Amino acid sequence: MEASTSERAGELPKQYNHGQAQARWYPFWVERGYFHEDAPAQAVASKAQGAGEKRDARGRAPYSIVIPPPNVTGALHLGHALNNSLQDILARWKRMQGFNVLWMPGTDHAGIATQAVVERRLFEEEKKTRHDLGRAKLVERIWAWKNEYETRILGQLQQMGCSCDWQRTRFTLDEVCARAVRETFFKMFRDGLIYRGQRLVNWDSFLQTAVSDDEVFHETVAGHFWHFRYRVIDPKSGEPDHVVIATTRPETMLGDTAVAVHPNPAAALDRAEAELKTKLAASAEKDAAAVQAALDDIATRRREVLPQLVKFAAMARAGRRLMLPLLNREIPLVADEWAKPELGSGCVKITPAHDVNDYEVGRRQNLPMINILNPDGTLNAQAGKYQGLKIPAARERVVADLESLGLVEAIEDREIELAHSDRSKTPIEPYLADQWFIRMQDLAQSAMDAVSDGRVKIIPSRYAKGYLDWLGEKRDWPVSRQLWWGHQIPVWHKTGKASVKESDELAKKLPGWIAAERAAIVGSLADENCLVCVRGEDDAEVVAALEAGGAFARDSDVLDTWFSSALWPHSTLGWPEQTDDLAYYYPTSTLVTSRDIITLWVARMVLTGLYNMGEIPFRDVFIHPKILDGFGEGMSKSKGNGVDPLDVIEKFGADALRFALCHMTTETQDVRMPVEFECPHCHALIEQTKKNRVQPRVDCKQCGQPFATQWASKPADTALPRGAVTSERFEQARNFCNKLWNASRFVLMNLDGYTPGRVAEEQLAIEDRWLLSRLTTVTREVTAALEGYHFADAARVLYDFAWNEFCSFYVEMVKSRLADEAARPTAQRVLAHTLDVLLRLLHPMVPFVTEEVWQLLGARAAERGIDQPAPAAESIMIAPWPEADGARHDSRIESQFAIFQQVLGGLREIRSRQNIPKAEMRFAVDCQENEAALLRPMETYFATMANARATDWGPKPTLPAASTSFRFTGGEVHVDMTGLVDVGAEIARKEKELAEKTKAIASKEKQLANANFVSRAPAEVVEKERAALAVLKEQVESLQAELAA
RNA sequence: GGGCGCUUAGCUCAGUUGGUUAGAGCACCUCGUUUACACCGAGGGGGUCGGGGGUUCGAGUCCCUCAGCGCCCACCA
Repeated sequence: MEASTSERAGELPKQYNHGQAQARWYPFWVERGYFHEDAPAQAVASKAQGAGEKRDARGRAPYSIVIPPPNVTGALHLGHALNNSLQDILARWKRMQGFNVLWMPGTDHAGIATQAVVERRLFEEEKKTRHDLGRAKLVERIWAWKNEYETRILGQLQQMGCSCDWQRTRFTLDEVCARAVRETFFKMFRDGLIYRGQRLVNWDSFLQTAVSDDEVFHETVAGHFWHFRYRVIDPKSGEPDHVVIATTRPETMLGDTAVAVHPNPAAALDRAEAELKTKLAASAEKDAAAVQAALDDIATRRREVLPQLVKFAAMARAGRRLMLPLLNREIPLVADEWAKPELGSGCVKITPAHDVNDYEVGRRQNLPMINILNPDGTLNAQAGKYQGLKIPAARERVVADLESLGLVEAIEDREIELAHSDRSKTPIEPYLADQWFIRMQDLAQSAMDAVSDGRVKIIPSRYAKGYLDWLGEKRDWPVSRQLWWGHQIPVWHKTGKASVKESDELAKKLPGWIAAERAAIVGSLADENCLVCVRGEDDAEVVAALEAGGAFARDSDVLDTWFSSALWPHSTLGWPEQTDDLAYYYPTSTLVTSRDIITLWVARMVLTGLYNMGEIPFRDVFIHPKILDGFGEGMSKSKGNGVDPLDVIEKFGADALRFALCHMTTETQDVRMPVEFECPHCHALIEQTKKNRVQPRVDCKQCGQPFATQWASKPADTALPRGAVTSERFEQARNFCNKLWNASRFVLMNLDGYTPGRVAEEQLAIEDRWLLSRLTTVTREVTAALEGYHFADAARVLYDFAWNEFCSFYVEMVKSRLADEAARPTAQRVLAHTLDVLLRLLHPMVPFVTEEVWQLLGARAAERGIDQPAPAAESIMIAPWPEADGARHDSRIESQFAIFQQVLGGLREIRSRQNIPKAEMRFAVDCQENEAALLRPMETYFATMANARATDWGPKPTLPAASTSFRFTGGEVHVDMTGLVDVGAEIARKEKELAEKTKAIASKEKQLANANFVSRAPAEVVEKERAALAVLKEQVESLQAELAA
């Protein structure tokens, strides 16, 4: 005999098994191809197109998202989990809404970061540098690394339930992206937007590459401020015989090519003083002292330093020269406004090749630029006898030598903000080098316009300011990196090695290729600095001709990683080919990302999108919060506070991970998440501290046994079981998923004999109408919240509805009706319908549990509509998004129901307060006939939900002999306390209540006595207050009466 | 130095265009295993909304100011 529905449902586990559901449904979705959509052929699309909107053959509009490609540097952390959960929520929601959805997945090669990781490991494990290995071998190793981490990253996304179109997975270094990079570079080169120039760059001497400003962080270190004397050559009488300069980097003096003094030090001092005075007037008390001190300093300088400076300025004009010590090189004293009379000695050494500001001075004053560094951070031949030393050693020697020459005037201790490379964590040296740049003037402007005029909308809008400010500087973008991992720059340099014959050959062919746009040239072949850019990666003919006889050689640099990720929205869709995908899915709909890459990535996508496509890359940019640990610090593996999403999924389930993250995604706040170790032995949670989070092993506070952390490296530690890092903050979501599961179990257990069909209006009980009214409101609110990217609101509305309204009230009430043959069919239909809508609303956030239940509902999925049958779908993923049925909204029913809730709550409170756990309570309700009519049908529910029985209701009811009472909107409930009451407790409680209400009355009376309030506040507000006061007064009266009795 | 954000219950956070007894989850206390769920149910205690000033009939909400925290950008020989 076949088991009934309820019997089968009863066999379902009492706890939702997330592991099983995940293993079951993810492959199901993938096999059914739900994650994949095709763009319509352009011919079809244009035919289906109406009113300028893109439609596919089924009339669906596109909705597309490109994933912010995670770096293949390492595994994903919680920040990625948040980022991708939100994208998946949008993708699933839009899919259900009937869009043709594309979520484009992929990963980023992350040039510097990945090469740095692999190089570091190479050195740690084999004590080899990249030069020991060679370019090809190193790149091979990085590919192996990439393959390992890409697999891991994509696996993590899949575990999270992400509905990416995996068939399209891209990598920023794959052939599709490479073609787009190549084409973009060629176009920019041809259009004169790319140039090569000597610039001062941030040099990472560990990685031996330039890094951009964005890859530099500043750190305060203890340093010194050295004051040196440079001798004046042939001073005239009355002129000082030396100048004093100060520096925090003594070794750079070897590259000095001038000393500068302000051309008009008195005026500069006046200006500085005036500025400080303005500031003093405006500054708060606590800052005033510092400003005053600066002013005093200026006064002192005016007396003690200014006369000297005036002389130096005159000497500079007279062309006086100085002797640079140690190297004994003559350098000029120049007048330049960069020298600030209010700082240091008032004179400043100029090292154009190793300081950003000095570089500018050098250009203004036409000074030689002497580079004293080798790429590896040692000093070169320009440093004379210091050649070959590393910077710290050179610094010591320079100081010692100057000291022995008696040229050190003073040494101060000083804190220095030292620039470090974000990648290698080593100090940055400003360094003069040949680099490639992109001219930003016009490109930046186009990207600014797109946001200013609203074509691209940044949400929340406050982030637009940073974007506009950054682009507004229009600083040229340095795009070359001296790395081996990345897109190699497709430019060939003239070497000067060519034979006449080969040069002639090339000279004959090249103009044709240039005309055919197979190549572009800067300068002419005859020029020494001729550069040729080759368009096609596989244009072997052009390359062979260029390289014949070694006439030209390819630039060895690679492009900044952001160059390829800047193309991501169109490169992944096939550009420069005019694909169907590109025509249909571009511009993409929404970009979901984190605020720290608004400039680096978002801005550059906008400008390359406009440049290549003539069209913005996305309409909305949603900036989500950052995930911080309990100390307010960002999570990272290097800090040891990182949480692996897989650990959370293992313990709480993917749905809980997603729901919790969604629930925490508010507009203004970052997500602060205290994290704990979980003991693998006894599962106790051990709070993570700044101390224990960096230890290789931790002892459990509860069971005392040790476990390993991510830092375990010694065999003794790695042999221990690993303690996962998670957070209690996922418990609420896990519990919610379980609640949903059990509510579903309940429904399934009670669908025996279920018959689909419409429910006639008159069959609906008050609670049915209440629930359906609430459901329609919830549907509307959730949809609106998602439209506005208010993820937390959407989650909260569903949580409250599912738990408090559906479970705590409706399910409890429906139990008795399910036992009643007559009432059962309607109850079943409302139950099934509500569960169905609730599941669909929740699916984008918690896809696994909703699919699991959906499938269990099975065939009954066909017709569980209350008003009309819900369409059957083989998966909830492709079921339609619920639409709010406005006709079901009934505010009158909702307020009526609130009265029932008040009475029930009052009864329960008395039971609890009076400590009467078992006995039946009896009560009478004193109210108007209206309220009585409402409450009478609820009689059963007072019995089942509060074990209370009404003895009478209506106007002037028979009251119990000994009673306690409470008021509700529209009446008063008298509870029979015969033999039950704990008099002392009751009196104490009533007295407290009386005090509170009396206070409230006083405040309201005062307010209503205020003529201004009555005349100026809106009438309905005043009315509301009057009504509230009346209720309070009645309540106080009855309290007083009771207490008197 | 410039910009942005934050400060609400022990902890982590909500709080719509200002509307008057400020909410949730966790933690805590009391009671409870009635057949959806102890990852549960019922109830409770707990907050002068960082300090001060102002606007307003009315301020957690708007303005000014002070203090503290965080982030981003730019920098000092």
